[in-house]
Amino acid sequence: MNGHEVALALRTAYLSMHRRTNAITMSAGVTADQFVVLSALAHNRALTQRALAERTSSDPNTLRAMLILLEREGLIQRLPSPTDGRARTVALTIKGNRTFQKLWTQSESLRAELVSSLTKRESAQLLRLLQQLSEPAVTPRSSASRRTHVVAEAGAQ
Amino acid sequence: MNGHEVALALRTAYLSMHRRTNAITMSAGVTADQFVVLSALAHNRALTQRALAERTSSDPNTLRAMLILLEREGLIQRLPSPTDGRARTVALTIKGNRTFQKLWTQSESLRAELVSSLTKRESAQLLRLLQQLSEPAVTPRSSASRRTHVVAEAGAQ
DNA sequence: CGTATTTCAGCTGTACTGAGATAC
DNA sequence: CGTATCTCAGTAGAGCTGAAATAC
Repeated sequence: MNGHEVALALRTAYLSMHRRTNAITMSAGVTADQFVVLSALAHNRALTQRALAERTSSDPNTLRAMLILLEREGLIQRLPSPTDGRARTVALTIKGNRTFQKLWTQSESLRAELVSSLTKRESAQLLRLLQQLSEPAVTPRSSASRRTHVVAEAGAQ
Repeated sequence: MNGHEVALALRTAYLSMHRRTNAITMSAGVTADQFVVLSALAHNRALTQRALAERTSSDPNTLRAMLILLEREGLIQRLPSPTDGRARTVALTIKGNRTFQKLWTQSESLRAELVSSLTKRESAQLLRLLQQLSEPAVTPRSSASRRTHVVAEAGAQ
């Protein structure tokens, strides 16, 4: 009944946040989307491109284009996976880590402001509702096929 | 404290919804973002480009590019505003209205599914929290300057 | 064998910046 | 006058599709 309103509010909130993030991160020549990649790498010392794509809700091909740009800027590096000959692990460089830390600090007020109008209970609930909303998570060329697995497994039970 | 988690969840939820919407609307050659424009026009028989940009959380220049595409497809038309010589009012064509109605029907299950994991109270609260989150709303070349107005007015009180 | 990961080429729509014309 | 609305040209990154090479 109010699905449309929720959808529009979700859009407005996301775009607003995205623009405000961009305004901060672009001071270091990094887009908001690239910042998401950097933050995922800062919390996981080394991820394959596919794993990184899933954690950032990105398409693998899109992510690859982003990684090429980040690599060109010397913020990340890609090394062959020691365990999987097909895969490449992605990690922050020293410079990438420095840039991320700087932007993380600069964006602290934004994150604080983001939930400033909400109580702790409200922001916790918002988080929960958003996570419920995005199930099943849709990530091209990853979740689609994986979901059929899950469905198959679930059906097999 | 959990601002980052909320930000990521917001991103994931939005991108997931956006992809699922696209999967439906592209059957009519319309992108998810264009569908947002069509739906805004369906609920407001005639809007200026600026008003439309604000209601869709779009940048005026971005919207113009979208309107050119929609006009080329014969889904919308732009007419000079009767009251403002600078402005142009945007409205759906018959074809645009038909396309919107068709896609609106086709996306009904998506909207239902979007809030299906939530109770009515939860979806209502999610809506409220999202709206709180996006204040102040950020829309390039509109809210920014207008906000200084609001601030100035508020400060003048 | 089939599947998974990455690469590559190519494409489109989105989202801007900056400038200018015109009307309020 | 200053401001607002729109147009236009140009740019960049994001988000794909489809196909291929390679490794599991």
